[in-house]
Amino acid sequence: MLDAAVAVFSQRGYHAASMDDIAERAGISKPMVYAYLGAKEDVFLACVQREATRLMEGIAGVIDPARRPHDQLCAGLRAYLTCVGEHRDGWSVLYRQARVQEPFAGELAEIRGRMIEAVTALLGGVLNAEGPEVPAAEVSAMAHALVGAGESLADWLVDHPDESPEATAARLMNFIWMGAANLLRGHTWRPASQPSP
Amino acid sequence: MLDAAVAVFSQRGYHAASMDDIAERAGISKPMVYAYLGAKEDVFLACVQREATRLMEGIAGVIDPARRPHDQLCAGLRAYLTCVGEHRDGWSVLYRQARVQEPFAGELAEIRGRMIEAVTALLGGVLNAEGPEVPAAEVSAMAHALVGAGESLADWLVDHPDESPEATAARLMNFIWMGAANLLRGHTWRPASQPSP
Amino acid sequence: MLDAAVAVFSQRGYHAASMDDIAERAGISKPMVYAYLGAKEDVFLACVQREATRLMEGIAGVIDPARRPHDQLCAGLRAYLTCVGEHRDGWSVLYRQARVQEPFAGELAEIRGRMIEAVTALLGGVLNAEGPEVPAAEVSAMAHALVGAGESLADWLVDHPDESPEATAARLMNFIWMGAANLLRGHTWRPASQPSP
Amino acid sequence: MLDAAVAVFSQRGYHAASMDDIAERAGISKPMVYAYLGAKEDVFLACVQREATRLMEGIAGVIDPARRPHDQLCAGLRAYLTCVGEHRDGWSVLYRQARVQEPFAGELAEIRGRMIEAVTALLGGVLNAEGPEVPAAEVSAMAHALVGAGESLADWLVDHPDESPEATAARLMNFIWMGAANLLRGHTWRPASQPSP
DNA sequence: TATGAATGAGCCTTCATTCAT
DNA sequence: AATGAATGAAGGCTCATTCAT
Repeated sequence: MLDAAVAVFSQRGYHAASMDDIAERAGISKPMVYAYLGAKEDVFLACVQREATRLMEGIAGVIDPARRPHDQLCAGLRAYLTCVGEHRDGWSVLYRQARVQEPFAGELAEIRGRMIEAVTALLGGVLNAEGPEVPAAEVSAMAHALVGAGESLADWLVDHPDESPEATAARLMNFIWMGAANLLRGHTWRPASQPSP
Repeated sequence: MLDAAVAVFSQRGYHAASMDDIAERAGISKPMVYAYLGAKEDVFLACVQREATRLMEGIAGVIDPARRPHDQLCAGLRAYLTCVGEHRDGWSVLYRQARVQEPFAGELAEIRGRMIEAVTALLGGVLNAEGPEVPAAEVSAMAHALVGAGESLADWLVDHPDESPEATAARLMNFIWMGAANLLRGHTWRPASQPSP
Repeated sequence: MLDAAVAVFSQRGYHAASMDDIAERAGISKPMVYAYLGAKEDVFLACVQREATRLMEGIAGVIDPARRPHDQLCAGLRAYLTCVGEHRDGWSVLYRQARVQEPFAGELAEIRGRMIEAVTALLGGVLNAEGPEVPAAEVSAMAHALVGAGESLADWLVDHPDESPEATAARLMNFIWMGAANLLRGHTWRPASQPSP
Repeated sequence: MLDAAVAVFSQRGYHAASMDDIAERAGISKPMVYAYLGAKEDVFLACVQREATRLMEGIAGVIDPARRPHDQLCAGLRAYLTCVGEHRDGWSVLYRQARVQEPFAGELAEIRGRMIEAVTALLGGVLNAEGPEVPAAEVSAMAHALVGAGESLADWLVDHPDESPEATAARLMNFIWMGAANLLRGHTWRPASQPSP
């Protein structure tokens, strides 16, 4: 039933989606939707939470705290892009609509905040593993930039079905990590666990 | 009057915003809104176009084609962050709304597309100035990542009023350009025209 | 100015016609319409009355009380069809709209009533000039039929511009008249299957 | 429910009738009207079509193609007047409304056109049964006149409840018919002041 | 005097939500 | 438990009507 709701919200948008549409898509009657999920806001919230959970768990499942932070980051990014690619509708509902649809923006901001926090922690772990301490604000800004870049590439991936999430993740890591300057010099960052594309 | 519309659309969202709200906020009556701006779609479109124009011109004004591509990129990013910071309702919110709200998504996708194209061109100029040719798809993906990072940092800036757009722009350039790896080694990218923060 | 109003009412219909349309068509501004003619109802009423007067005077102008009733009737019918043909818009406003548009139906019913009364009088004059007295109710019904036939032919004329009002009037007189003449002689049409009343 | 709509449209006129009025009159809520009949135009069209069908079937039911044309004509006229008299709101008013109210005028013109065609055919059958051929245009004009006379008498009947539709129909047939009979014999009414065409 | 500018009021239409079955 | 049927409430849009200039 949530699948139907996610699909309808994704195709029509929150307001344009009617409870009739959702019920019809789910193959049940409208009062059942109300009985099981409640009012429209509740339905949307349930969608958001399920998709958020799916995404979070998809990422958490590939994170091995025992590995080096930058490996964790790379694996997480790959999982993120993969998950978004596999659940395009969910991504649409989660990020493209909930973020701008009151009263869900707050909920979404919190979810995104947790994601950024996680990235911040990993990034801090990487940067401070050696060398001089990098200010926390600096690390936080970098995490925001990294998450934004990931979101944008997720969109880009959706329009380029021939690109693999893995390759794209690697490309972003390359870009961010070694720096364009190094790219120019022909250097390439190569993760231990997989070949660069 | 457009200011009122922008404010209401930003706070309530496109659908939740009623023409009454806009008229009341503007201090005029509803028929006047219809007389001056037309139907609701037209009002929203006018808002988006005004903000887009403002942003585009703000950026174009600081781009000097005679300078090196990476200087242009840096200046453009600074202008972008500054402009978005000064008109939070105007751009950041409206922009996200329009991207997911039919029938504006197409218009917005085109605007964003032009932005990404410009970034792609500059990025290509930088990367291919010296060293081996970088594949176009690679450059394009990088441009997408860069634009996404910029958008995300624009949001971040809004929550950190004590940060200057200039410093944030420089930080992003640093991060992207030299690469975190270089940062670790204490290297810092230093633009010719201004100190890094 | 009334011409403009009649034209607009005729083309758009009473409700679909806006005061703006009328003012624009008249080449003046809306407040002037209100100053000279008053509210919308007043404007329409003024149109109706002018057209009614025009039609009535057009008919009255050719009626010579000194002539035989049936000559008067014939001349009146010719004038009626001619006038309607020359002022198609006025006819549209008068008969096709005012009759069904509250609160003008009463006014129109009265005007039409006067017309029918006149026809009834003439018809009575003709029928009772010689032969047995024809009951008043009978005469009144004939007058109604005659007026209805005239209205219908007026519409028909509008769609057949190559027909002359005179020929049409003569045709109707022919059609109607010979029936009445037989009535006078005591002839009665008797259907085979049922008795006449 | 259609009854309520017909009543309201007849009393207030198409534009002045509000969907609220119709719903209230029908004893249901407005959304039900939309659910069952659709938008306002659809409601009106449904009303017109039901009444038109009722009238047409009422007439068709008494027409026996095996009988002589003039018997068919007489029976049809009787049925017409009876039917209209029994459903005053249903036909007379709605009919006149629809004739002048876009976008229904076309539909109505077609219905009326079919009626006139039928009358034309019957009339032609009568007139050409014996004697010289009467020109088609002449017959068509006569049919228009006859239909108009019928419509007018239908109105008259409504205001004279003590008159029976049968008697009125017979009276009109009498009036019209004897004229036609004379036409067949080559008799022509000739006004003193002008030649007949 | 003549008008541009402004508005109050109303109508069509839709949809989230709930009973009665 | 499940649903067809019903509605209250609200929003977009228009237009007759009136001031202030």
